[in-house]
Amino acid sequence: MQATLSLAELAQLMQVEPPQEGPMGLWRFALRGVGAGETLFRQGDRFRSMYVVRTGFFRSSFIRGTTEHMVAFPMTGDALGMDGIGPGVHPVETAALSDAQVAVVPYALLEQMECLHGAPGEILLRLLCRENACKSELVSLLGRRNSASRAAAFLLRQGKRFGALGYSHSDFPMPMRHADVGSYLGLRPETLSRAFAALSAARLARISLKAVEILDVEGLRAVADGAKAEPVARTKAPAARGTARALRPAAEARVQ
Amino acid sequence: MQATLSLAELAQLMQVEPPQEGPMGLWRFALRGVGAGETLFRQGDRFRSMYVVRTGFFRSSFIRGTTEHMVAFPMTGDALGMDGIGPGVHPVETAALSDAQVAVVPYALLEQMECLHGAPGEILLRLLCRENACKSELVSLLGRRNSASRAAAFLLRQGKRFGALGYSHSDFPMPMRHADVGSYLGLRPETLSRAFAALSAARLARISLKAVEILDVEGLRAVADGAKAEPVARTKAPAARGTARALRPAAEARVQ
DNA sequence: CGTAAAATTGAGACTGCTCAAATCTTGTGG
DNA sequence: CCACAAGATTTGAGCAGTCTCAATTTTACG
Repeated sequence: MQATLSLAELAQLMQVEPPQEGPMGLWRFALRGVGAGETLFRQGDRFRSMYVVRTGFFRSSFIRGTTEHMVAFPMTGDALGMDGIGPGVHPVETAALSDAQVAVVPYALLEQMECLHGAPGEILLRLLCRENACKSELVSLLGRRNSASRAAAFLLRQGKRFGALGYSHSDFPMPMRHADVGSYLGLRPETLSRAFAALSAARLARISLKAVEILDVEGLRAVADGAKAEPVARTKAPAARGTARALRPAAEARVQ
Repeated sequence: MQATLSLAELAQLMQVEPPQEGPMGLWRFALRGVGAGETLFRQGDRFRSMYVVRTGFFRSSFIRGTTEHMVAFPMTGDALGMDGIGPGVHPVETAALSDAQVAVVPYALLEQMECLHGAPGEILLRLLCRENACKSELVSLLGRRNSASRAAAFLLRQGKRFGALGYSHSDFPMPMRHADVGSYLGLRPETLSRAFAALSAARLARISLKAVEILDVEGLRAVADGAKAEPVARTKAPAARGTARALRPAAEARVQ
């Protein structure tokens, strides 16, 4: 049972270029187990370490007033807690959705990275860019007009993430509560439930409680881009069938 | 008329720690004028340079399908085009809202920064963190429930930005079209117009076409956090039916 | 097997969107 | 400087989609 990871192993886990040889080739990063439901860090905690998910699923959220807002569902290879680098405290809390394992990257080491040339600093840079891109995607999700679009875009993105890890992009687990997905998408759980039901009815995806099976990527993409999901044409009516989707006009707005 | 900026001047402009002495103390960054309405870079353009706003206002947006989504309103001191670092192309387009001036930071120089120790790389790191924080704020804006909350939060945030530049935090210009602000907040222009009208009616702010005057910061914050704007009723009868709908103490949802 | 939590379903209210018209602003040319 | 045209904003009415609230069903877990 290995209790630490080398920098190279960490880089591999995160799918970034492993750094060339150097004094930090000897660094070892502690592994930490996190039980299902356990909180890794809380909103407002001082930023002491960053983490990289090795196994398991997480949920990251922040609380404003009395309402919780989901902002990410980190999984294998994702960095946790990077938002804390700037402000020095964690602006979000993240908890494990399943038993999980993370590599701990102490802040002190990050500071050393910044002072060293070459790869480690660059790794951090790439991670920040990735984090940025991830947030842009969330903005993109939240910018969508209707619930079905958001739900469809969410499913496609989750599929893409699993695909990037070598798993099926069309058949993957969804360990978070639907209420949390709803919060992530800016939708009430009831609304999300209906949106999922609509996608199922249109035979675009099969959504069970803890897993998703995407049946029609193109159809989902169409819905994500604004088409409306229609509860699949009756078995009889041979009208618009093709990839199993009937679209309604989708009155499109003009640019600007 | 100065046509270039030193690294120290650039750092000052961006309000980051100026780097200590070093070989790049001699670097000069070209200034480029941008006319009102002119586009600095387009969605899909290859990433060649980053920019830092010296004067003027900008709008950054991306287009999905046929609809444009606003993602930022950069102003003095803000970095432009950083999203392109990762993917190598600009995922958004940004255009000037007014005559403006930017400092050009060529990608080649950024690459050199990465290879050098110390300050410049750290500057880039801080900028990325800031960019990240900025996106988180947008997510936070889009996560709000109703139009008045989003509008109020937007006004407060703009005020804060101007305050950080040394201007009034309660009386500042708003050079972008309302339609663009609406797009930024995920609202139709008509809806934003009504939201602004409600805030005005509640005497929380005075919103004219190109400028904003915040009258009641606390009140705005309350609305931003979920309270509903009340059309000033107070003085008279409980039949506060006047200009806008909504009073009600804001039935709050529970966490989770 | 029983209880608690989560998810679904239904009905109705309300917010934001669509469409259309009116008003106001801005920029241009005479 | 004024008139005019194009664009932006506001306002109104009606509609659609999401939210709220409540009841029911399903799932998870001791």
